[in-house]
Amino acid sequence: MFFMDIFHSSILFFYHITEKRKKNRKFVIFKFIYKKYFTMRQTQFFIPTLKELPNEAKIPSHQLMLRAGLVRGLAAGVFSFLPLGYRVIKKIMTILREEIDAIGGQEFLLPALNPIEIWEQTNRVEAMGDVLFHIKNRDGLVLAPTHEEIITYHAKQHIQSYRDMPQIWYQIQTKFRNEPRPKSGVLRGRQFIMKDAYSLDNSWEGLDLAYQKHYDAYVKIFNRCGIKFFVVGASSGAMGGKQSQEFMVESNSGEDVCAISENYAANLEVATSNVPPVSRIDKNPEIEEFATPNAKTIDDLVEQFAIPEERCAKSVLYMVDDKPWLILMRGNDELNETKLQAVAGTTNIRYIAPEELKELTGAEHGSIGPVNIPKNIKVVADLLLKNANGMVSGANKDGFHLKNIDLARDAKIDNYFDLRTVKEGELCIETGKPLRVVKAIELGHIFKLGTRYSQALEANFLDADGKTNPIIMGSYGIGVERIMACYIEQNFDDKGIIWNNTLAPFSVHLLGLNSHKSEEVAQACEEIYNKLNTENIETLFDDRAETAGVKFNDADLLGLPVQVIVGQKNLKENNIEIKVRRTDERFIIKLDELITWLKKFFDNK
RNA sequence: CGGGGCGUGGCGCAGUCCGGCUAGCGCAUCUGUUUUGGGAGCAGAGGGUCGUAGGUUCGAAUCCUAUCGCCCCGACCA
Repeated sequence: MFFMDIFHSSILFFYHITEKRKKNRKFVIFKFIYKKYFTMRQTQFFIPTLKELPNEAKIPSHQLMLRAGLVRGLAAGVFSFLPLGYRVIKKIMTILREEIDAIGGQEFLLPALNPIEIWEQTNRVEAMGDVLFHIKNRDGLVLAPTHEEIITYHAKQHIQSYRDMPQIWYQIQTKFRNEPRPKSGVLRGRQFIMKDAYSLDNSWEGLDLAYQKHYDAYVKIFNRCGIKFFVVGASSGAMGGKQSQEFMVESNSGEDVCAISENYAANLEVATSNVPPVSRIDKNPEIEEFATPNAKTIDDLVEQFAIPEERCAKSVLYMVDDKPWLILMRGNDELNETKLQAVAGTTNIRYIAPEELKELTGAEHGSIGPVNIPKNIKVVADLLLKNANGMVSGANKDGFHLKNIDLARDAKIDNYFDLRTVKEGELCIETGKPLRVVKAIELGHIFKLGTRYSQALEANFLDADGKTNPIIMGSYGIGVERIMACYIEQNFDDKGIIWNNTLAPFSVHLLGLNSHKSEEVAQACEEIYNKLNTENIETLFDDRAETAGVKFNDADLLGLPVQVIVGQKNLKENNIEIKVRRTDERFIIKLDELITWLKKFFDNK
C-alpha cells in the first residue's frame, strides 16, 4: 500500500534503451511521465480542526475558516492560509485567470514595494493618508495598496500609439492597506489578495467595451463560484472616474448598505426612490414668526404644534471646502453625505461646530432656516422641496420658527439636488415596489477611471491624427479572500461548511471507519483511494486512527461535497455508503459502481 | 482616533470585586487497557514566569501605574 503511494507521488519515469544505446552507451533517452497528485491522506495533511468556537471570531465565515483549518490569524487583519484553505484560494484564482484571460487579459507580476514618487505624482500619498504603509527604515518606498500607478507607469513607458491599444493588464496579488479597523476575519484585512485588472484604451467607446467585458466576466466568475450576488451603481469616491458598479453579496456582516428591489439595486450612497415632492398648497399667506421655546427637533415641532412632518424643512450646516453651506431637507429626511460630496465636487466636508453655527447665523442648532440667512452662506435644498410653500423652518433666532414659508418667494435657494438618504419601504423608481435596505459585502468593483492617472503620470499616445492624448483607463478589482468568505457565509449549516465542487479543496472525502483496526476496511479504502487518483478525482482520505464519530464530524465541518463512507457492515455485502454533504442524502451502492456514480454526480452539478 | 470587552498550559474557560496552602476545570496531547457507524470508558502522565514592565505589600493572577495585543460598536474605508 505504501508502495502505491510512492508510485503515485513521485514522478514516474520509464527509460527506453534505444537501439543506439545498445551500440553506444553515451546516448540515453529518458522519458518522464508526470502524474498529477489528486489524492491526499489525512494523516499526512495538515488540517488542524477546532471543536470549539475560537474567541476572536464573531461571524460565521471567520469561525468556520478557523474551525475547518483553512486559515489562522497572525495579527489583526493578517492571516496565514493553511494548506486546505490555500487549495480553495488557488481554485478561485484559477477561475479568475480563466475568465480574465478569456476577455484578453494578460497577467503581470507587479512589485509590492513601490517608489513613493509615483504615488506623489497622482496625489495619492495624501489621499490615502494612513492607509498607505510606509517603509520605516528605507525612505522612499511604500507598500502598494493597489496598482493603478504602476500599470500607468509601464503604459507610459511603452504605449506610444493608438495602435498599441486596447490592452487589458491584470494581476492577482497581495495588496497592503493599513486599515484603521480590520475586522470580520479575512473580509477586511491589512494584507489581502486582489485580482486587479486595468484596461488601456484609445477612445471612450473602447473604454465602454472594456468595461462591459469585465462586467460580463464578473457575472461569469461569481456564477461559477456559486455566489448569489447583485450589482449596484456606486459612488466612485476618491478613485475618481465616470462610472462605477459594485458586485455585492447581501450579508449582515457587510459594511456597505444597499437599496434593492427586483430590477433595481444601488449603494445607499447613490440610491434614489420614488417619493412625491412636497406639494404646493393653495393658501399662501405671508410669513409669520412664532415662538417655539421648547422645540429643538422636527419631532418636537410635529408634536407641539401639530405641523405635518413634511411641512417642516430641516436645516443643517456643513463646511464644504471651508465654506458654509446650509442644506435644507424635508422633515426627517436624512442628508446623504456622499451625495453632498458629489454635488460639492469635494470629499472635504464636515458637519459644522456649534460655535461656528452661532457665529455665522446668530442662532443655535434647531432654530436655523433658509429665510434671511446671511449671504455668505450657500443654500442648497433637496429636490423634494422644489418650490414648496407652507413650510415651517427656523427663524435664525433662538426659540423662534417661521411658518407659511414659500421657498420660491421667501428664500434664495442656490440649487436643488437629490440629497436625501433612501429609506426602507420607499418605492422603487423602476418597479414601483417597496425597496429593501440591506447590508452587503463588496466583492468586486468596476470603474471607468478615464484619464485621471494617465494625465497625472503623462501616459500619452498619438492618435490617428498625430495628436497627443492621455490613455483612457478602467480599473476592475475583485477580493479573492472575500469570494471565499462570502461563499461560506452563504453555504454553511450548524455542522460546518458546505462546499460546491468548484471551490471545494477536494471533491471527495473518503472515510475509512476503523480503517486502523479492520484490515478489510483498510484494504477496500486503499483500492478506492488509488482508483480515485487514477480517475483524477480529488480526494481526501481520512485514514486517521479516530473513531467513526470524530471522522463524521470533521467531514461535515470540512464540508467536501461527497463523503464516501467505507464501513465493515456494508462491506460484507460489497457495499459502500455515499453521503451528499449539502442535502444529507445517503446512497448505498456497490463498490464497483463508485466511479460511475461520482462521475454522474459531478457532471450533473 | 473615541467608547466598550478581553488577555490565565495548544483551544475554551473559572479564579480577580474582598491579596494568603502546591493556580483549577473541560477539551486536546502522551502511555496502558477496554471499546468501535455520529466528537468513547477506565487508569496514569506531561504541559502554565497568570500579555509585558514597574510599583505597593511579609506575601500579587488578584491592588496601583504604564505599556502591548486581540475582539466588538462608532469615526474612517481606493
